[in-house]
Amino acid sequence: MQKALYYINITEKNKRGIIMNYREYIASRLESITGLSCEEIKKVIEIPPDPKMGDMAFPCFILAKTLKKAPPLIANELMSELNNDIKFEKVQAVGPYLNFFFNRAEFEKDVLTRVKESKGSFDKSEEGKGKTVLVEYSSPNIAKPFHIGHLFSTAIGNSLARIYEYLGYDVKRLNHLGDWGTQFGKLICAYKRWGDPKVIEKDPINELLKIYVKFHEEAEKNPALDDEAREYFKLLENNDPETTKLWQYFRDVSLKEFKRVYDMLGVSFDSYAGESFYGDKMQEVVDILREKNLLTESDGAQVVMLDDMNMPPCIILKSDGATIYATRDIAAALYRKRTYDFYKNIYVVGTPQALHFRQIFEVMKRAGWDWANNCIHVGFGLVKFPDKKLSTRHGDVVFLEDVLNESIQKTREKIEQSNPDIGDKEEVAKRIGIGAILYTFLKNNREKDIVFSWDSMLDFEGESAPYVQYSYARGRSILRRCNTDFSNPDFSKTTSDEEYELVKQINAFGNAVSDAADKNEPFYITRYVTNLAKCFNKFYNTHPILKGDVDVQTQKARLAIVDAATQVIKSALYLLGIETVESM
RNA sequence: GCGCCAGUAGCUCAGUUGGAUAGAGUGUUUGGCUACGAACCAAAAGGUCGGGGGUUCGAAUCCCUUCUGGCGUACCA
Repeated sequence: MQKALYYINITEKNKRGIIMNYREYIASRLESITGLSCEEIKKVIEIPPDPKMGDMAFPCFILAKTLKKAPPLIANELMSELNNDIKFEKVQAVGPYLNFFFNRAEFEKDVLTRVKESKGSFDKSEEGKGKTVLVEYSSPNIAKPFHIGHLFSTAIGNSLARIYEYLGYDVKRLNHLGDWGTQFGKLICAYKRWGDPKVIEKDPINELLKIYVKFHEEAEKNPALDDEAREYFKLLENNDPETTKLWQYFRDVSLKEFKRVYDMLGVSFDSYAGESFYGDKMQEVVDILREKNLLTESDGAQVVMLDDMNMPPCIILKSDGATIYATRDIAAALYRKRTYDFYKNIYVVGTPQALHFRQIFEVMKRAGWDWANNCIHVGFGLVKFPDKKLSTRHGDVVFLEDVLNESIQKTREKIEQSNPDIGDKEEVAKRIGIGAILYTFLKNNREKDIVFSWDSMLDFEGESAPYVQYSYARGRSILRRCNTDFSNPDFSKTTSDEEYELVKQINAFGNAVSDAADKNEPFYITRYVTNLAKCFNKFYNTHPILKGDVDVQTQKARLAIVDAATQVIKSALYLLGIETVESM
């Protein structure tokens, strides 16, 4: 029994998940029996929909033609060939499928040993060593509130950054601040007219928002205001000292407020180079595009025509000669390539801007920059209200900070009623409250819209961060109470369905991380860790560890399982930007 | 009009190199705390996978068509 795995050669490359080794092994056995190639077999081997059917299955359809036999018959014949293999508990033919059942104790030993040896970084990889991945995310506008919609980009970007880091990439977090554009002309205009420095000093973002909203109301009645705003922006562009000073002030107070929210979320950046940073880097882009003969004049503007790609033209210079966001984004991409020599350049920006990115990436390709192919737009849906869309211009915003505080407050109340004696309630409430909000933004396909609702946002039951955090806390509680040394357990007594399924789920972590990175989709991890917690809770409810009369060997093995499960839950939550608590 | 995305249980959503009986959570009904932590577990009920056609041994998944919704459609970002 102990030797069952000996002839499986675990190579350095193949270390990730013993499942891979089983696949390899099954393929090599079937290769010699069926004459199919190893690669062909590996491709069709699958995980059965129900664990009761086995751990892996080989569908026999592909052999039907060559052997001229019905698949169920083939499955039966293969079964008799393989049934004495020591590596499997059993091999079973069910209809056209050949189902393999692993040796559970061996499997558990392998997985849990690997978790333990990883010391908190299970399945961490070095595949990205020496490669830089840029993640642009969050990117709020200066002098405007950090609202609930910004959390989408912030949560996804932060998670992706951590995921790529876990895979060994050198990650640079970029906050492309919206700190330039005609909107600042409007703001300065509003400030000159209605701004009271003393009032604004006290609560800058809110007061600036007020006058910004007022500007739009007044401008509807009096269009001359818009012209005035354009004048102010022109002054800003020409480095007029007074206007620039004002702008700098707006930027400073805004960043200060943003950073407060980022601290709450545990989010950080390597660069805050926003739109203003690229002001002097756009002329070169215009020159390059002109030199490569890509610019065409159209309605007075300089554009790159993209009709052959079925896209509207990409405007590089407006008819008044001014640059536009496309120019800025192209300049930024070029700057980033030169500065970071990125392997991937990821933009976490809403799906409504999908066309914009397709356009500028295409323009960059036409400029001869093949690295444009490594620029990726990672889109996400809208945060909506049941009845309307968020609009800063009309002042109907939900501040992210308010949402976070509300959630923390609710957690506080919950702790007070269910577990009032724990230490550091504030920190615990913060981690759980914020985790719950982050989870709701990371639990589904990122392109799906989210309809804002306090009820669902503050629902701490079922699929939620608190559910996962709770599982973790229960596991840690057991480990805290026990005095047993479980360093060298024997898993022959922990082969029940619940125990085995939990270990299988632990083992699947690496796949979840790779999937999340491949698709730039954090929700693969969210789903994974929720399943892991579910498996843990089921195990927890069916198998006593410290209570009752559990024999020492069984207890040690179960403790080892708890230890590994909590460790992997923590790692997975970390990749989502969600923290754990020891008790809650 | 054109482009992109979506339509799966009452609600919110998983489920693509085509495979076994379409799955969770929530809500509803019900059972389990003198506790290794009930923010938990267990059970029941709930489905023409928007409609129609096609491809094949087999389709939620691929193709065509149609309906509905969202977003985007050159000088805002």
